[in-house]
Amino acid sequence: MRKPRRRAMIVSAARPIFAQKGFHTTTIDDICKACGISHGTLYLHFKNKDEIFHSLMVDTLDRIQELMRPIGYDDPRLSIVAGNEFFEFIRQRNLHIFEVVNEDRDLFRIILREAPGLAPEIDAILSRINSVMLGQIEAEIALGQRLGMIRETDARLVAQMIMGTMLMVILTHFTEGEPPDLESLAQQVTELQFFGIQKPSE
Amino acid sequence: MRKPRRRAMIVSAARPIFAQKGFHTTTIDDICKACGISHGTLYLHFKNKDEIFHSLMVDTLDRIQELMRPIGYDDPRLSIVAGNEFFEFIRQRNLHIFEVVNEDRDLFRIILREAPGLAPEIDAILSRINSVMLGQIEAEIALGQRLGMIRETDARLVAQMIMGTMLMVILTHFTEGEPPDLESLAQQVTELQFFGIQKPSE
Amino acid sequence: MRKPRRRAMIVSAARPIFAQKGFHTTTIDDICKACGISHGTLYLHFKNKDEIFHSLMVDTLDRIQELMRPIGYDDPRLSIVAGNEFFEFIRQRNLHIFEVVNEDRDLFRIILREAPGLAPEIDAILSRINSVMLGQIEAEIALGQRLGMIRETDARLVAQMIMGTMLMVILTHFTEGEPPDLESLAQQVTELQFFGIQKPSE
Amino acid sequence: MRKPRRRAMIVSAARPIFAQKGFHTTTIDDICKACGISHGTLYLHFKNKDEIFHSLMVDTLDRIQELMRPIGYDDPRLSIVAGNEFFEFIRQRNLHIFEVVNEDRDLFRIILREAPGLAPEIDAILSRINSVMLGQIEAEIALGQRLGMIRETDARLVAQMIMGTMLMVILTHFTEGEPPDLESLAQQVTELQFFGIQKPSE
DNA sequence: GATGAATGAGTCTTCATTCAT
DNA sequence: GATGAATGAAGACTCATTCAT
Repeated sequence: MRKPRRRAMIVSAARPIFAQKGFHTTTIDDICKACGISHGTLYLHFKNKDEIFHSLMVDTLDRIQELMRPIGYDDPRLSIVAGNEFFEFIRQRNLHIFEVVNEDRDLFRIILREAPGLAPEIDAILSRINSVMLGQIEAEIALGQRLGMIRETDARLVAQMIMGTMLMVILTHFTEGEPPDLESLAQQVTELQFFGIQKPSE
Repeated sequence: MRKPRRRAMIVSAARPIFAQKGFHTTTIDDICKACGISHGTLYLHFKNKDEIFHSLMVDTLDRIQELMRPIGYDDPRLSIVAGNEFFEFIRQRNLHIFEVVNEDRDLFRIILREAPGLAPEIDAILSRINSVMLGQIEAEIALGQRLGMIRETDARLVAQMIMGTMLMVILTHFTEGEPPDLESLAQQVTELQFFGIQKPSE
Repeated sequence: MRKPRRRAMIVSAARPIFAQKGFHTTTIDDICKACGISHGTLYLHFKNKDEIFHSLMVDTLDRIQELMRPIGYDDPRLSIVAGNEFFEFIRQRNLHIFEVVNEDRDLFRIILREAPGLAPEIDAILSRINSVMLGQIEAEIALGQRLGMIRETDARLVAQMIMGTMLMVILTHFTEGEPPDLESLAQQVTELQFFGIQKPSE
Repeated sequence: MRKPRRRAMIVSAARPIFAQKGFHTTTIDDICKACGISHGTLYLHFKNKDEIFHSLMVDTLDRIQELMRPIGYDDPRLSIVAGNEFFEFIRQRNLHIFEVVNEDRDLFRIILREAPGLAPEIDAILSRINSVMLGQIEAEIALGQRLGMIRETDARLVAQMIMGTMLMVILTHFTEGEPPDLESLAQQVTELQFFGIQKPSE
């Protein structure tokens, strides 16, 4: 089999195992068995165990970057925003995140559960993932502020809080048990992000 | 040295090591060296490595339970709430959480970073921590709803989101880098929890 | 080296060590050094120390089953028996046992010296060895009784006594010191089994 | 507590533990707990673990020597023997052995199951036990030969066989399960020792 | 006499990694 | 490219023995 395909195949096989058992508990043998290859073959494609995990993390970063792709000025979504429908824009974004996470459950389980402190390179990726997500949320917050839709507070802090909100909901709803109706979940989450917990004055 | 003191001493020594290196990477020898005791002595007080970690988790649960102690009917805080100052009540609570977490950084790093999947007993504690925190937040939300201060949505979901908010802020501000001014942090976080990101209509 | 050969090689190397030092005193390292392999290699072939010993015991059971193989109706030995020469038959059997034990001294030393109580699986094999040996002796006694050669007493008890006789002779003659002339030993033992210690009335 | 009494008490407590678990599996802690004393106290009375076991073996040797006490010329039993009742004499001896063994089951379990190869001193005791038993049986055989009651064969070999017979019966009847009627057991065993398995010619 | 906390050498076992075939 | 047997360093855990109190 061609080198790149083998590599990709091994990473795919490793993903759910790392997700379920964690980095340290997963053995090279686990991965080899899942791939149906021998130890020797695995080391033909990866320098060591860390590199497999690193490769997984790079893939993850790619997916998240895709997921969080910033809005260009020619993006049709922007007109929606300009059209005073910032709420709808955020709702769509949230729904999209929920959908993607729902498809890649194990991938996110890895990030959420076990990642920091393994190796400097992996830590670097994790902090890039973090900053990619936070950065994009922050940019959107800033956009909202420019559009006069979002209150004028520390955009970074707001971004952190929103991301925390998302992660927690993801963690409890997606990684354990069955996911609920994504549409209504996105609706509720967005409402709370937008209007807070306070009862609207009638 | 007396048995209970030794036990406590070992757990204290183990805490920052587990926090920094994680469960699997921490060796018994690391802990022994930190305590200045031999392997044999450690095993005089703990059945195995898991039990040390478990002990740490139990301590953590205790602290969190203390931190999240529900409000009794004779609690002075209740009068504040009744006095229509629910915002202030939540702000105080948030500030309190920030203060406690600030003191026990490494402890919370452990929970947030590495814990699930180690052993059934540890998982049990983690889920108890989770439910203690979520449960209390949920109860306070429900109280706010009865008092007419909080909007009528799924209290569980709101609790998850608030907890996510808190965790994310804690994770980024306390476990890495220097903590900011707690007072103003609590203020900002509470405002966003309360009023959302939306710009208030003037 | 191929897997099955390695396994066999390890068991062969372990046999005399277990026989001489006993199960608990024998270390994995002893066996590895005797084989000229590393610890890792040993554990490639055996789950743990118990399994090596267990394997040894299974071999032993096989040999003993072979040694004690029952007489089929077409067995030439049977005609000897029918030809009223039961004494000769037993003598041959005893001689055969002595010869086999003489070849596998260390193997029998293990069974006689140390085995019960190590692990349930090993106990199971030991009791199978016991019942295989006792059962076959008992069957031969019963045959002798049907042929009118053997007195009518509890066949089980007689079998136990005969086996005890054999074991004691084996234990003292073969496992320690040099074996004597097997032919004459078999003759004397059989005489005593047959006629007892009583002086024959002339 | 006085030194000698403490020592005796510890040995008594250790006996059934060694009998059941074997030498290596029995820990100092097991013995301490059974005695209700601390480790330090135990080492006040014994140099090490071997010495406890050694002490046990010495006790055992004493009991066996008592059991096997030779018949002096003024012994009333001798007249019975002289009075042509050698069979009855052996039967009584066998019965006596069965009775004693029945009382000290665990002690004999130790000798039979695990003892050789522990330490030179313990091996020495074991071989003394062996020779005491064998020697006395041999002496009685020789006596029987002088009295014209016993066939003229190698007395040592006969003694070994008789001892093997006894050990096997003891091993299967006493150390496992419930003992049968001692009287009838002694009768059967003696008959077989005396007359062999051969059917008496009518 | 008695205690029991402390020791540390010694064992079993695991697993990432290599290399001759 | 592929194999899988072999490695060996490293880690968890045990337990006979000592000694300050």
